[in-house]
Amino acid sequence: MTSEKTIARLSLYRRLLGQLADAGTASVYSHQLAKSARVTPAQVRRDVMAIGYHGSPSRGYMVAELIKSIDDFLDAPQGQRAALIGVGNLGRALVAYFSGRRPQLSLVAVFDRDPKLVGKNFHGCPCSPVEQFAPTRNSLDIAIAIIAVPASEAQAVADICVKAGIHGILNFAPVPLNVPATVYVDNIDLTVELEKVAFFARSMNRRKTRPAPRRR
Amino acid sequence: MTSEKTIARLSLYRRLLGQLADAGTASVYSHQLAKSARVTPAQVRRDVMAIGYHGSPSRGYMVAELIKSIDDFLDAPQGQRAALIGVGNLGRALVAYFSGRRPQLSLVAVFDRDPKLVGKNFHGCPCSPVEQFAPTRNSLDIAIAIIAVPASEAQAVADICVKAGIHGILNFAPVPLNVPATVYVDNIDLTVELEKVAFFARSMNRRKTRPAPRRR
DNA sequence: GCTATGCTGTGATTAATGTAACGATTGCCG
DNA sequence: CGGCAATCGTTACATTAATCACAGCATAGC
Repeated sequence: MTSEKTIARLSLYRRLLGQLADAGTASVYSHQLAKSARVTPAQVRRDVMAIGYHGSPSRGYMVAELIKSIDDFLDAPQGQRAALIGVGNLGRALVAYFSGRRPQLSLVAVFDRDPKLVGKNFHGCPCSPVEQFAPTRNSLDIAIAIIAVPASEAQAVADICVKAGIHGILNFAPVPLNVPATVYVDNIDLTVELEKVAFFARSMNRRKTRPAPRRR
Repeated sequence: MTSEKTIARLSLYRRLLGQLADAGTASVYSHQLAKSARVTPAQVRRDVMAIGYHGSPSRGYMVAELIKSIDDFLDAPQGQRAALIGVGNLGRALVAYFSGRRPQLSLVAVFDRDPKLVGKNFHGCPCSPVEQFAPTRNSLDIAIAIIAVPASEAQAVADICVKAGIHGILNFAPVPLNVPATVYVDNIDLTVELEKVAFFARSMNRRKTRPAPRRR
């Protein structure tokens, strides 16, 4: 019912609100939050409405309360654990990036098929062989898989994840994955993104107008 | 005029077509290409229409010709060069990822403010201090900047890029950048993406239906 | 040559997404 | 204590994107 884009914006709002909270700000107006998130105030109000939080016309939104509401909406009560598969250059960078961000969403294990990597520890995550995915998933209650293997192996890895009962995949392999409709896949295709920028950079040079307000 | 999503799909089609060409396939039907790209056949036909290529009802699209058409549409005739700023964990992985992919879109320089990294070479890209960005941009004709610095420095780096005449930015820093309308920014916010997957993985577990057909 | 088949190209339609507009509400200031 | 200014909540509208559906063609088979 709540769209993908709304969820993405809520996640962004939460982080921005966290910064405000750190700075000691108690409340924000929709237009202030909109400005830092680079969206319209109406969009912010609509998104806030979607999670059932209510502000006051005079104070706007109470920062701490709104954060709490977004937490309640986005986070699983008992937290969620993720595993990363493919500890190459990109995989290692992602482990470093994701490690220790939020207790509610933590990276707890990594997998690779290279025996030289198995047994090593990456930011607190032990590396196991890919064959160990299913049992490890069960014992650690892993809900999310991050795929960072080469394109040629991505589908096979996705199949393993699906078979092990994973319902959410963040896929960095440049291949559209074939999974059942019960599994959510978010593809991040870095090559596509770069080529997109290249194209629009060109069109910006020609006519000096933006094709569409960029966001994310 | 041509939308962001269309460009992203064209980039994907091109790669898929390249694989077909390597396999010796001479022609494809829209439904075949649609299947590997995980979109509808009508979508493929529309996208192909957008670049002005025409297939034949009996043979479908000639693979080599269609690739050529997409190249003509997406690529700059004289090629485009990119630079990456911020050679941390993620930055290094990205350099490795983007290096030597396509001659038409090559990474030629990297920048960092850490003196220990300056002077080093990353996959053929010399590392310069960030202050050198503008002159290097001019001498190497850099059109695209990839920002992989910490959030706290991202805006300052973006300002440098804009001032140096960059019109396309691929931003990995988790901050919405403030740039003039003549600059195209594509934000890849990894935290947001992971939280999105976490949320939908949860909703998949509850009701066994997908909220929307996933693509990219 | 003629018909049947299956595909492309594209206008029409539907769905998704974002924006604008405006009544309702709250506190402030005189 | 009452109007004023500013903001929220929500419905209505606009815009964009994706799908449908079918006319028009090209080929293959007879």
